[in-house]
Amino acid sequence: MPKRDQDAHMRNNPIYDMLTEGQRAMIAHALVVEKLPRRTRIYNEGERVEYLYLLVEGCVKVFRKGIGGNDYVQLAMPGHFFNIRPYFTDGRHPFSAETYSETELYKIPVEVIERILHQNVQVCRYCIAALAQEVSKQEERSIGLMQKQMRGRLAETLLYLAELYGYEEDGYTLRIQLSRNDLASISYMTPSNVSRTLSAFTSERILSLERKKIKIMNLSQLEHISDLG
Amino acid sequence: MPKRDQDAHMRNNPIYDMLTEGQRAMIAHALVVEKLPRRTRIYNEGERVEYLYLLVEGCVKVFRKGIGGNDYVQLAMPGHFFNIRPYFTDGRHPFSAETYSETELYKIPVEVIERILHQNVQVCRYCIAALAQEVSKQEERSIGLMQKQMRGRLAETLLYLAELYGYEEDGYTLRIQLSRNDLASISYMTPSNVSRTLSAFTSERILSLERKKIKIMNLSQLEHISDLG
DNA sequence: CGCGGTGTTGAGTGGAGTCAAACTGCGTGG
DNA sequence: CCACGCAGTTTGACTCCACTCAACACCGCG
Repeated sequence: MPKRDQDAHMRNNPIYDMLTEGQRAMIAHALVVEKLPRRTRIYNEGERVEYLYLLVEGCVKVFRKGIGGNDYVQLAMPGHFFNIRPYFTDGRHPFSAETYSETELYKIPVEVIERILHQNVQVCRYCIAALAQEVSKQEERSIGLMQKQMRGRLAETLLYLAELYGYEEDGYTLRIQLSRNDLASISYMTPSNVSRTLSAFTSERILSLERKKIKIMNLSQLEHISDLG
Repeated sequence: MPKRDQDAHMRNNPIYDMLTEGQRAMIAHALVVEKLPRRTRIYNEGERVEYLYLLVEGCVKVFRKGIGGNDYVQLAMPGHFFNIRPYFTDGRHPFSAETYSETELYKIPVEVIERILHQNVQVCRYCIAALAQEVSKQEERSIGLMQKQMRGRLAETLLYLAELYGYEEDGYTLRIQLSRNDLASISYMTPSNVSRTLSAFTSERILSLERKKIKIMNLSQLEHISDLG
């Protein structure tokens, strides 16, 4: 990959402006660019955190098996570092991560991050803000999940996917295509019930389905279902 | 309150060691000590964040009404700042807070915090670690809540209360005494089901109840129920 | 003594999980 | 090219967990 593109992506990153020339050079030198095919493991639950990962292009799923085989699944946000929290706690990954589609990532070794954090208060402040927002999102989601029932939870998930990955050119079809299983894990449902509920939504003219492609026909109605519970 | 005791509590706080003499003086000067009776509102949902609060003694409940009148309830941890996250996000309280029992707090104006964060990388690092741990706890709890059923959730809550506030002198009775209603909110249950499940636990010789006093008779069994789901 | 808030328990209902059967699309190999 | 098998999806029937509603008991308080 040409050097120019790397710089472009780094410049888009909000941290970039806070860095000194020396710090930028340090990152440019240590940065590893990786292009991965779909369904490739990036790291495993329990391993030490060696890099921070920035999702440039594609989709990464962060997950763990829970009680009774129920998976817990999160999706990484394009343009952001994902799953940075364990670096700041015990230094071990509590989840595994793998690519869902063809994906490009930047890897930065933690030692470099460490040195920069030590030097640069602004970057520290940025991390604080980022983590605070993560707490906030976690909390809101947790509250939402617990007090909504299936329809509301699935609606919330669909809106979340739209926010994260956006739509195809038609402006209605979700760009990301998940299996029913992953939709179920994210929404804390069973695959059966995801299927049932999606069917219900289509017969209510809220969605239209074509295999894994989901088209949102009536956005306001979907938001209504999500808000209502 | 005598100055000596204040110093003692501040010295126990992990941040204290990271501060310069000047910064310590700044805090000592701005610090407000407050003793509040039970059931006193500290701040309301939506208000601007003006202080960071350190819970010295007693119990503080942080809460919000959710969809359909279901409350969401958290408890503050003695010896720690509580609910600091909104200061780092939008600067408004997403929840209300009130004392549950007779309580003593320290209030530090946010401007003072701001100035110190700007000067002191170590304190920044401390905040990062604190927030990272908060994300972690939130996440684990969210996962646990969703995949456990009632018995497991209530067991988890009881263990959580034990961890937070400890036991009375007998070593078995939980020091904190919550209403069935608050137990329900924390565990995402209805008061009816809290009552039922507590009864079930006593008839299984896991707990013994006397009004609001809860005595844990068989800790390992309770942990087993919590872990199992 | 009566009242209100809180806790307990029961009966009935409905939402969500489980299990299983049919159907689909897809890749593989004969 | 077709046959086969597999994995994922859809749908139905059944079961069970948890919520609702209501009646009753309990304690504290005026």
